[in-house]
Amino acid sequence: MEFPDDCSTRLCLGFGPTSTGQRPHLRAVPVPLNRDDGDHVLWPSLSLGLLGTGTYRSTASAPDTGMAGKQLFLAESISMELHREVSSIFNNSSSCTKREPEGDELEKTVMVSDEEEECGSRILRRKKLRLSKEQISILEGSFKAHTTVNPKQKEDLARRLRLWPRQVEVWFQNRRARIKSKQTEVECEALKRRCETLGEENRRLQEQVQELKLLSKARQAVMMPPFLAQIQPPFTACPSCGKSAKSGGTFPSTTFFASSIPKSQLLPQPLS
DNA sequence: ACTGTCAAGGAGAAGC
DNA sequence: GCTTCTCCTTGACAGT
Repeated sequence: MEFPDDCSTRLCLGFGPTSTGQRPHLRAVPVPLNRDDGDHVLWPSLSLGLLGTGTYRSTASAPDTGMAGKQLFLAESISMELHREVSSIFNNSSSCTKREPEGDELEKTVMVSDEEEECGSRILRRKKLRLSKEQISILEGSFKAHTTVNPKQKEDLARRLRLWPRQVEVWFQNRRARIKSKQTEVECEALKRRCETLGEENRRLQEQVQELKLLSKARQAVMMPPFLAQIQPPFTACPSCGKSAKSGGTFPSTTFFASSIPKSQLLPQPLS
């Protein structure tokens, strides 16, 4: 069984019965082919070799050795664990993305095509991990209790969900980000509604101002004698205060006259 | 083809 | 210096 070259090392981690059938090294522990048969054994061995040299036969294409399914499964499990450990070492210094294969994906993940696994030659294809409903529900449950995870909880969850601790961490980070994003969305909607309300209020007040202006003008017209309204300003500045008249404006200005009108008459009256 | 979703990468900040 | 966080971005994939 060979594992993919995840990190462009061009090296391959292999696990399985040796192709020669010989004891690979002195510390190797034999796996009996049959529970009661101590004479016929396989010599499982872990080795590092060049990619594609086929140090070990894939279990998928291996001839029927008679090895019990249970034993084969055990061997595969151990090998996957080893692969996981070794990969984690490489992944810490690599941008290659790996995921923990789950259940029936084990073989599929191990047997990925050369193109997909060859990150060394820049044919990188990040595998999209889709968490299962069960995994999500467990994560959600944990998130409800605490929106952050401490290292211990992370490890526990990772083990329980058969994920990498890093994946659990990332899920929590993204989950918090989604909550924040949703909150921002809600706040944005609230601000929009407030803006609309204020706009409406502003429009209503503008109308009120226009009405008051018209009312004020009408009152001034009543109080100002018609002959005065026709007088052209003989000067551009007030002789007493020295203030100049605004361009286009008339003098005596309305404020000039207004100053001589009792304040009570100038104040706007409530609209009927 | 386009768009939305979401796991993951990376930079930078904070806390220890 | 390490870990963990936030923020922003990227890329795979599914739905339309």
